[in-house]
Amino acid sequence: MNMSDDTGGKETSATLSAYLALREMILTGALAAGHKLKIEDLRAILDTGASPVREALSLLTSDMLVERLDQRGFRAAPVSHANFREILTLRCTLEDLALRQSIAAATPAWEENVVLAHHRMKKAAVNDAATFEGAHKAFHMALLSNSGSPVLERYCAQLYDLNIRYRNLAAHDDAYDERDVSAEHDAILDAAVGLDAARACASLQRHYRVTGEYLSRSMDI
Amino acid sequence: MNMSDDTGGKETSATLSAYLALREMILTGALAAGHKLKIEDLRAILDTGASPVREALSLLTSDMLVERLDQRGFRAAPVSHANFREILTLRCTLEDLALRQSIAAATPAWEENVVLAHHRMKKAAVNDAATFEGAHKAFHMALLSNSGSPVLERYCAQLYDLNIRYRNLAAHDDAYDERDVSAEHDAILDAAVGLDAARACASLQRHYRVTGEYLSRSMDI
DNA sequence: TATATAATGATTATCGATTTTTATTTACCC
DNA sequence: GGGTAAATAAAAATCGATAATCATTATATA
Repeated sequence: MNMSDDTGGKETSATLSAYLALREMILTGALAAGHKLKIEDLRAILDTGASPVREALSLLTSDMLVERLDQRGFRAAPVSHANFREILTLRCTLEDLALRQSIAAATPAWEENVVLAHHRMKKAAVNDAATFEGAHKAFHMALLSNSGSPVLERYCAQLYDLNIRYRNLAAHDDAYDERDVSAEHDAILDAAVGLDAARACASLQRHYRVTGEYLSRSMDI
Repeated sequence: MNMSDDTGGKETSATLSAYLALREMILTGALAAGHKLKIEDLRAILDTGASPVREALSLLTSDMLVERLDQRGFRAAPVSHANFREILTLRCTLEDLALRQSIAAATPAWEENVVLAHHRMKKAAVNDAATFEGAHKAFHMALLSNSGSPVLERYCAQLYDLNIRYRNLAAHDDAYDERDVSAEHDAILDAAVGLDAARACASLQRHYRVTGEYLSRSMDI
């Protein structure tokens, strides 16, 4: 984790720090897919003990970002086109389900949260590129947050992160994203707060599939 | 783990032993839901070190069987009727999807595996009650094993285990299970190897919902 | 020269002890 | 007596060192 400026930073356990740092490094590709994760190396990089590193790696197993080889340590989960397609397909199915449930159980509080998350995301897009990624995830999760199924939401969040990993693997081409992605988000928001499940889900899926097509082509694996 | 007789038992890491043992204890209820899991206690019970215990608990987090409270240790994941219903619903949806995909991509090898798993389950039901549980899971997983989506299968396996936990929470009443459960399995098998996705999925869902209804009533929480 | 076997080095897994944090009790003041 | 704060006890988290395991290289043998 870049706790470079930890002025005002919350005190937290070494394990959690290591977890967040390693997670970030795998998602961004700083730790390459399939790469062996040697305890000693990570311990040196993160400047912590072996125990927190091991425990962090164990936790990352939950997220399918790290694989554990029984007596042979850990490695960053491999990537493949097949895996990418699988993630995309599953995501479409599960988020569709979660969004339908969220809309079916809609409450004013949920609608307001969605609107808020959308607003923050748009703001971050122009002001603060560094936080856009987080705001984008927050928006998508807000859409699903009323599904009444924590496990389903957990799966969606997991798949979201796995997808992010592939996005970071694709050659970056901001022009493409920025343009119609914003319109797609607007369409999803509009349909969602209008409680039009069919249109919201259609928009969401199109959003994912279009992005997926793009990523699949420009991915360098 | 009860490696009481480890004659011929495979040598394995202390972490894996602890993982399997704790998992079993949580699924069977030997470690009650919501119960605090003190490292020292578990270390004594399993007769191993604190490190393997901690790591095993971290791994069990993946399975949603253990919760991690940041600086406050671990506890067995709580149970509730709401959670049970959620598991049941999700399971129906995800296994339906996986089974359809498995059937759509059916191969002779897959069909044979399903038949085999079914046979072994029936055999275990009369001969060897101790291994029935494992054989039952193997049968259900065999049905889904051709879905082409490892992540989906992983989720199904996870949900299966969570459901088992609730089954163990229900007052045991063999008479009920044994009777028509076997017929239900036969129906699923028949439809699956006949590549009749609609019928197979309908049978599977009915199987789950009927059992779910029963469990929901006889569960003592 | 190819294959099996033994020695070496690297790395993981585990232990035992220490430090840090949280929970509980006790004492104190208003 | 009720509530707050210090002191104590319990537990978790972490460290440093050791033991067990795996990978690699060198050596012997057919």
